[in-house]
Amino acid sequence: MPPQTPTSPPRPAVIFLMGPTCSGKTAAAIELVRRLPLEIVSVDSAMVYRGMDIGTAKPTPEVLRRAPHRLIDIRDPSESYSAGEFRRDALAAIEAIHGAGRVPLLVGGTGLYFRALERGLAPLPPANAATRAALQAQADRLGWAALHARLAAIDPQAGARIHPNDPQRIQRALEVHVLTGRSMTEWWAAHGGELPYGVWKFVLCPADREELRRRVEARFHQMLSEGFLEEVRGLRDRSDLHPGLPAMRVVGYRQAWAYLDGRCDRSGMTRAAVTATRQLAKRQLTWLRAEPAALWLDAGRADHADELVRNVEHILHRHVKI
RNA sequence: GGCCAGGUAGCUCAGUUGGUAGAGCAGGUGACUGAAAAUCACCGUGUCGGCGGUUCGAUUCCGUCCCUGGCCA
Repeated sequence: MPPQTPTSPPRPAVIFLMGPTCSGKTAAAIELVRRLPLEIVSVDSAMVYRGMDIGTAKPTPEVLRRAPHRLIDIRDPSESYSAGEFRRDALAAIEAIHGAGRVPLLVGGTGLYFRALERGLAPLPPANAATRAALQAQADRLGWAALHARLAAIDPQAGARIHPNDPQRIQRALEVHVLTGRSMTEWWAAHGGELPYGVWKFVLCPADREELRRRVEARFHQMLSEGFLEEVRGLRDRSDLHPGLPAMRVVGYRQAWAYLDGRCDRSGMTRAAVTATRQLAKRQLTWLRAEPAALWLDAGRADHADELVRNVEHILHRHVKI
């Protein structure tokens, strides 16, 4: 049964397949594109990086040939990516897929990206390295508490909303003000638009939390046996990469880097990486529980892929002739 | 077998001049507007190893037993 009633007349369809790490999203997506006229768009802030393959559980080149994924391997690990760039890229990808007569299947676990795509973003300026460096220098000198106080003076609502211990958001809010002369709260009043598509959402997740934890642990060991440490060693050998980069803060990579630095032993690294992945899954679940009108599928059931195919088939019949 | 040091939250430990205890980590819940696999917030009852004794009151003092290290035989 479809998870929601579309508004009429039917708008072009977009399918969201969401789920925490290790829930089997990729396998399910591959099964969907094998059987239906869909095309995959990745919604994953880590798979955008080239050369970060094993640790992000990226589909293999052979799988990608059969089931192409857009928005994978679009950045070098020295670069950053953002929710705003994702929204722009994803909208372009959706348009191209519709243009080719297929339906976009957005697959991933990055909650902010899904939300930015579906609900839009305020027209804020992108990150500015010089401004961030200046703010960081001030924070080093005065402490983030002082910058939070400044923010509260400029924008009392942001000051109340953003915790004094949250440097990342304090910095961003001040950055927006420095760059534009307007506060974050003012910008939010001009909210970006909703998606002009019929969005159908599925959440794939093991119903049993323990099952998810087991999968996380098993998969990290699998990654190690596939050469994950060699992958990280190669990145670490590059002179232009360092642990502060967004790409190198990705779960698993961060812990492996610390291990290669000699800051922990192998079993400590493994424990830390598995723990960080579980914590990631927990945060992803918080986004997913807040997701309205999504149909949840139990990844622990053997027939979840078939159920997904049946549901998506219904949706396609309503939106396009196949 | 003797001596010494320990046994307190799932783990590592702090503490209580005697009035039944709290940090970090783990775990749980939540937030999330261009770093988001990021960054944060909130959540702490546990026979204080067992059994006796002293005491109005023992996790704390005393005795004894058990367990774990280390050293000596």
